[in-house]
Amino acid sequence: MSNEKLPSRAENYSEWYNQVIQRAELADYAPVRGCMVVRPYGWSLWENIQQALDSRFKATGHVNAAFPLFIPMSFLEKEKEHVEGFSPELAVVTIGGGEKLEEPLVVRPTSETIIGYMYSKWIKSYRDLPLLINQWGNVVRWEMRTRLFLRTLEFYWQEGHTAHATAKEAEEETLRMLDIYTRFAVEDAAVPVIPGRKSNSEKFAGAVHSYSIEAMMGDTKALQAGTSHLLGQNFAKAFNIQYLDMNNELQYCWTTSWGVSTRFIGAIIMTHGDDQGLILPPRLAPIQVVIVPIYKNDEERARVMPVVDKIRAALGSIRVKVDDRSELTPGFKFNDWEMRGVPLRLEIGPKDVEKGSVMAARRDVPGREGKSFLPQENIASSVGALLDTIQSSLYEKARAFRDSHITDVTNYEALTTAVQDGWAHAWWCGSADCENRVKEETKATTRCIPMQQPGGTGKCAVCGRDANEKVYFARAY
RNA sequence: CGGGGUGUAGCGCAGUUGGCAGCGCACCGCGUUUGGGACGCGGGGGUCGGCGGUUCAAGUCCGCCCACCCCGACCA
Repeated sequence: MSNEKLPSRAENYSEWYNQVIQRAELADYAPVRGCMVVRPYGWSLWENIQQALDSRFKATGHVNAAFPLFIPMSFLEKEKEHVEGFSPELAVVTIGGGEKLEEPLVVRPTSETIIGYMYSKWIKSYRDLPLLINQWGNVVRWEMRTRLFLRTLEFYWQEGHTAHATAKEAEEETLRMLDIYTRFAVEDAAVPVIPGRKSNSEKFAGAVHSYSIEAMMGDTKALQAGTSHLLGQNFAKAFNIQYLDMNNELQYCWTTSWGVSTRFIGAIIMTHGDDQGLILPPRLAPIQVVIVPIYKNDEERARVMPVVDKIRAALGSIRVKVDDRSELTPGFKFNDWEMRGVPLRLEIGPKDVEKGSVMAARRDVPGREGKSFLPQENIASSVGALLDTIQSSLYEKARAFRDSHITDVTNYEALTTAVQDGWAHAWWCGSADCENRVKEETKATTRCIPMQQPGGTGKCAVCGRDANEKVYFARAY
């Protein structure tokens, strides 16, 4: 751990991001270019994300399973758009056990194909549907430029794959999962997101429609934080996923897939972090409360520590860490835990022992303003309430920031100005030409066509033709 | 893959005309400290990215290679 201050976000946002991750010990660079090591603190955060999502999946009838890492090359080639989309970024194994392989094996970039193959074996009848399986795992995509969490060659995620009897059910599933992602982002991560549909040029290779949740980072760039795809019958036809309906007629299934990855950790970092470091939402924070004991000598220590132990015990199921490292000063510890984003710090010293109090310092409110004395009585409920307050004020702060950086625009000039430091919300005619013009001239792309539409019609902010949907344009990660 | 840059201790760097490989932080030990990033003293740690060449002598000069970072074309 370095003693030096972080670069400020205003000064160099990407350097701030890289350093926060390393100093907070979320992740480190691996010896292979573009790969990362997720360190215990980062993995613990990921485990909490997994648990929050997994419980929502289970509550909607999904079950977990595990499919292989290796996929025969020929599988990828069965769906035309899919292979075209992914072939530039595949890692391929050509040698196994010292022998050249008969058929190269692809390290999965995503598992639609191999799961489709298995589904064709498992699904015979309408009675087998819907089939609702999720997998937690890792995938590999050989990216050109990489960033910790945001884009690495290998990343961890969950991918849900479902098969349905009708288009309507598949559509409902796609939107149900989009809604689950939205609620996870808002309720668990305190990350405000806009759910919407992707434009044709931004959709998943092989999908009929892709949906995403889009979040605004602290530098106003957009981050796709989760996706849900309606695959139609594309993969069902490529892999013969068929069932007999009630009339004994053979039908193709309708399938979906949806995923959230370790990229979401990047979203949390860049949504909540400040110039002191990370700020983690209480619901997901590996450590919700850190207790720093304060004492000058052994005599004071002997009086303070029993109270520290008592408070820790009283906090019950709240995730608490007592920082009893004797070689460091309290001041150092304050900065250290602020860097790591622990939402609430309790200081307990001789004065608190006398007064029956503890000093509480909110991570989201810097300095004296965020400090208050709490009585030792009923500490669990007052700390619990404070954590809830922090959770909701993090969300409100992020939402206010985002909303103040979204501009409704009606013409091209206003659009190009808006995307310099925020998002543009505009009518769009739906043509790829308009998207391309904006991308070439401003680097901004369409992020999503939000589910929430104003209704009515308007004029495309790029070309002026009739438009019946509004879209967000933004520079994106 | 194109353009630019950097490789010397865990991290950040210095290293003159080619002449004993150093500094700060971190780390280890002892002591004093401790309510917002403590201090003193004493220590440990190196294939100078790799290979080859020039030379009495190479971190330093020459050649080739490799890795990483930044900027562009692709992306959860």
